[in-house]
Order: sequence, then structure tokens, then C-alpha cells
Amino acid sequence: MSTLVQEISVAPVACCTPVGAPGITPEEAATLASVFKALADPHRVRIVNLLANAEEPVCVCDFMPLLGLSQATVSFHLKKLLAVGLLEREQRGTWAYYSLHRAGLAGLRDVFTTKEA
Amino acid sequence: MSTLVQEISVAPVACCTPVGAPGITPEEAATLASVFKALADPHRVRIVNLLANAEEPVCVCDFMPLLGLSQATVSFHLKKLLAVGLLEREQRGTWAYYSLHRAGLAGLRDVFTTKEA
DNA sequence: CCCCTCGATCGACATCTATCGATACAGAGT
DNA sequence: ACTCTGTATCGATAGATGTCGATCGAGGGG
Repeated sequence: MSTLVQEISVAPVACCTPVGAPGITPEEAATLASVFKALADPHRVRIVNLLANAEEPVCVCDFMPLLGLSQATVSFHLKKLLAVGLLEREQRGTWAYYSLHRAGLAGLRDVFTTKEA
Repeated sequence: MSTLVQEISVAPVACCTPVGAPGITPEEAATLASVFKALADPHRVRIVNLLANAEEPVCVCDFMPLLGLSQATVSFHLKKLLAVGLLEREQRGTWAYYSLHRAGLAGLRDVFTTKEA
């Protein structure tokens, strides 16, 4: 894997096909799975949770004590969530602030909406 | 890891704390993550999708050609989904039939419901 | 009974993932 | 310019995960 481009932005979450849609393709399944994969880690779930309850964007340096992880690891997780469109990044001088992409989260809710009952 | 018991039934999906709930604990985050982990594979997403559109329970032997996977691998994936309460298993003679635990899926939808807008 | 079929489990392997320390890079302040 | 400080990236490593062939156990039919 080259070090240049690396698949940032796998999928704008909101676009995902619902799991109940009739006959999704293997590609659509893979896209959906990539979003779930981003949430398939306790620390990343906590990051989303923290941001969901934050009034303002949160700085990377704030996550480190909250999660008890090194700075490198926090960046690693944030990148994963950013890649699938669940987070938004804003640069303020030297600092990087992350916030929840609310529309993305809401889109995930629709993914689990099946026609019946 | 011993070969005896292996953490069947991690979490009855419906019970999961919403990602937006104020200040979830690391344990709640881990529970949530385990459910997402079950969905974090393209083949498992397809299994859920196939079952969502099936009128009747589906036999293990039917998944093999549909997914292009060996019998062992299909069993492996079904077990993961079963463990988090997304599927239900029914034994009919020699055959094992799997169906979607609809309430579980619906519960996941609520997980993404945040209070505001 | 014996054998055949279906499904779960085991053993092995290649790949992916989470984690950290170290390094590189970019802004800000002096 | 030089130096700090905050982030992202790299390199390495331990552990988890997906895959399959082979084996095991349970039913059902001859």
C-alpha cells in the first residue's frame, strides 16, 4: 500500500443502502460493512458518544485523557471514523477539532428501517 | 482461549444503549461495539439482507451457493450473528434453519436515534 | 445396524487491526 | 530563524479475524 492516497472517504454514510433492501449487491454489502467496521471498536463508539453529547467540536488532545490512549492511537481512530463520513474535521490553528456529522448518524438509522412492521 | 464455552450470546441486541445517550460507560460501549462487529463483514451483511427479504427461514445449505463460501465459513458467520441476537436458529430434523430476529434489527435503529432533530 | 447427509467444531494459515514509540510536519510565538 | 507544541504518519508487534479442509456428532433411511 503506497503512502500517498489511502482510501479516505470510503462512503458518505447517508448514501448507504438499507440492510433490508431487496437484493443488495456484494458491493453495497461491502460499503455497508465498512461503515459498521468503523463502529466496531469500543473506543470509537465512545468517541461518537462523546461527540454526540458535546456542544462544541472536541480537540484531539481532549480525547487522549478521556479514552486513556496515546495520541497516535487517538488519531488512528479518528481517521477511521472520518473516512466513513461519521465525523467532521476542522483545523483551528495548530489544533484539530472533530465533531459529529449528525446527518451521517441519522442516515444510519434509516439503514435499519425495514418496510414491514 | 479454551475450546469449551465461548461467549455465546454477547448481548440481546434490543437492550443496547443508544450511541447518543449521555455518557455511556466503557462497558456499554463495548457491548455496542460487539454488535457492530457482527455486522462489520460484507458476507454477514448479505446474510442479514437475504434473511430480511426471505419469507421463510433459510437453510444453511442454501447460503453456501448464495455467498460462494464453504460450509465451515457459513457456519462461522451465522454463529457470529446468532451470538449478538440478530438471528434465530431452528432445528428441523437434520437441517438448521436461520431467520432474522426482527426485533433485534429494529432495536438497532433506536440505537441511532438521538434526542435532537 | 450401517451408512449417508447436514451442520458445528477443530487446526492451520494468511491477513487485518489496535496499539505504541519515534519521527515528520505545520503553525505560533519569541 | 529557531524552537515549541499539537497532529498525522511510519515501523514494529501482538492479537484478532476470515477462510478452508478435515473431523466429529446427530438424525434419518435403507
